[in-house]
Amino acid sequence: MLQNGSKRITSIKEIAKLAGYSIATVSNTLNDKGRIRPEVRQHILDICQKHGYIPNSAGRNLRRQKNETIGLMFYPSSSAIFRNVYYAEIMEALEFELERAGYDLLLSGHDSSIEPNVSPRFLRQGKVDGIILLGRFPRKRVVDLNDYGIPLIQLDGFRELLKVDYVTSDGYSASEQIVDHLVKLKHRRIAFVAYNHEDTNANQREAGFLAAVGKHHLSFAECKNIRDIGNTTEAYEMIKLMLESETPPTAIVAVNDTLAVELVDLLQKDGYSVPQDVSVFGFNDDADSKKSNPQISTVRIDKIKLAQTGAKMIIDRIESPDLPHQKASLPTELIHRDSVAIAKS
Amino acid sequence: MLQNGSKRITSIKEIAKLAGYSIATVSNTLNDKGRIRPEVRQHILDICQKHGYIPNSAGRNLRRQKNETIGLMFYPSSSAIFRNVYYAEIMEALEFELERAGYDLLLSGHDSSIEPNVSPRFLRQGKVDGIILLGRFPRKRVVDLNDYGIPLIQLDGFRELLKVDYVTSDGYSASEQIVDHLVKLKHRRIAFVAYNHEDTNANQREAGFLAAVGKHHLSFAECKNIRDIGNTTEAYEMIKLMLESETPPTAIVAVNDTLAVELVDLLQKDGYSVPQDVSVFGFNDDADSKKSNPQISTVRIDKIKLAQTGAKMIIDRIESPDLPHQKASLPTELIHRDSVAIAKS
DNA sequence: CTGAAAGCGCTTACAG
DNA sequence: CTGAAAGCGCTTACAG
Repeated sequence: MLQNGSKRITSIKEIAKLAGYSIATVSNTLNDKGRIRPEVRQHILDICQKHGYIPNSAGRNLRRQKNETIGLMFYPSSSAIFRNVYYAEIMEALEFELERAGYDLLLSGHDSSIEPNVSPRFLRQGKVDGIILLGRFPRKRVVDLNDYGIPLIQLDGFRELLKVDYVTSDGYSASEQIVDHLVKLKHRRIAFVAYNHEDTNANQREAGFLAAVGKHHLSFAECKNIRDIGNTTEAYEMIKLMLESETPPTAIVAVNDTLAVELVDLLQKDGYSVPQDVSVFGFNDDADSKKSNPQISTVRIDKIKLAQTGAKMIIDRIESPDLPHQKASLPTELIHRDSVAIAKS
Repeated sequence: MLQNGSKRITSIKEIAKLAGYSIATVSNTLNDKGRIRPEVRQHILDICQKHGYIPNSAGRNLRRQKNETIGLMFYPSSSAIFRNVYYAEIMEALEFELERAGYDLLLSGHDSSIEPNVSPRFLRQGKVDGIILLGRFPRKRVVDLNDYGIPLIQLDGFRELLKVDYVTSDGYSASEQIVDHLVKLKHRRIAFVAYNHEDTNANQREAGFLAAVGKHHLSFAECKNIRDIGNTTEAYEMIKLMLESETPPTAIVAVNDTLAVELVDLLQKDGYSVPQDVSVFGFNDDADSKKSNPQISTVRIDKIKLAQTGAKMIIDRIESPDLPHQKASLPTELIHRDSVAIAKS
């Protein structure tokens, strides 16, 4: 804490002069390096304290050739993270892990939907040692950013054929397990719903769904796969059409809990009962899924593990740029709640 | 974009050598400074592009004596921002403004509830030019951080008697207006509910409420002021006691929309109708308040203005550390929705 | 219009 | 256990 009156000292040189030791000794003291006599150490620390000395990070970074900073990108803009409950836990665990490893997290106001071909300034200015791409990203964007040559990973998203580390969850198996479960509950007409975003996680969930439909010899004509909707209202319009058809679905698998919760809400407003009329399964185990009435059956993703793995990956990549690429797909767990019941006969 | 095969060039010196010009000319080209012949400029730019040159920010920062980075703190930890819908819009506008001004936003995994006396590492390491304290902070924390002497502002929070710039919303007047409105609707028994956090915004809202109760000659005995609850369940227990008393409140003013929405939910589960049995007013105009059923009457805060003002304040403070302290309290607007009706007679 | 040179504050390998 | 010195990559005032 800076004492009243004294002017802040901003360089190690002045501290050294005041303390009567060399800048090397001050530096070593501050970084707990080398062998310093305890009383010298304390003397130097006192002086630093007294004059509110904060080391200049640029000097340190320049010399050490690293920033100890990792850039975080989210598509289309980092501010969108704040609108998404799902990422709260991931961000929490991510910050914790990076903090432990000595890294801070840099956000940028860059908006990819406005400037799709411009990279965020913190990249162009070399302020970060590496980048985490959180969530879904268009392929081109991942390619372009990766071409920069800066360490980069995808967290909760992936591009199988690119040379990019990633960690995501195994949505394929999760979808399979959901369908297995629904089939056990006598469901034969199951619909899958996801947004028309370019989203490899959604693709995986869809693929697992389709594979399971095939495996159980369900009718593909009766198990609709809705992937061309831009918002929940559009999704619901499609579902309503299906529900009013000759062969209505008895269960709906939504690509995430937000969609599931909103669909349940719309269904109820329209007079349908969940799960009596139709069962609904979600994904992600968001806070919302538990607040909903009925509580939504969903897929739990170990978000802490996801973040820990991602943190380790980006740090490994920064420290060893030539490491073989790491790809991880974490197992998931079905959470059974009240939005799923035996199929209406 | 780095071309295949060529090794990335990491210093302006090598670029200069390759281009056949001095580092001064390369630097000026990259920063659009001085007068460079257009063909020289293009030549240098081409070389940079070809070799994927990214300037070293530490070199630049060291020379220019600034980081172009602002630290963001949230209490008790920055990851908690992600749990709070209210801050989504503020963060969005804040990032936009800071980006425009050339600053990035640095987050830290620091957790004040675990280490209340330790400042975040980005501060100790001198990585930021200034700090934004977003939302409520304990007085001691503000004092300690401010004593560091680094430029600092409070955004959506304040400490009147400290020498700290701030911008917040005028919750005092908002509460007054709410009570004015409720009184017009014949309410005479109104309760105010807020958490027992150390939160100056909540204090202002409470003070405005109490002042208005006095102004309208309502009974302080019948207009309860609940400030000692730690969570919504506790709040509801108090409210239920009141509702079952001889003089039940006909309206409740909740310190924010999250609390309002949760209270409405609990009231309904207990068989009360909102607003028929009791009216509920919230604060902040969060997304939640509109999704609730009934939609919650609330107080709109111009979050974009809030963020813009905050961004300007911290930048002003960084550029002119000796500026007189700026204090702003933005006007608010009552939003009338369906959770408020004429008092039950 | 272009360049030579100083110097920002730090860490570290090395000498003693 | 301590210090002198080099050098990280950049911007800028100045000279020409």
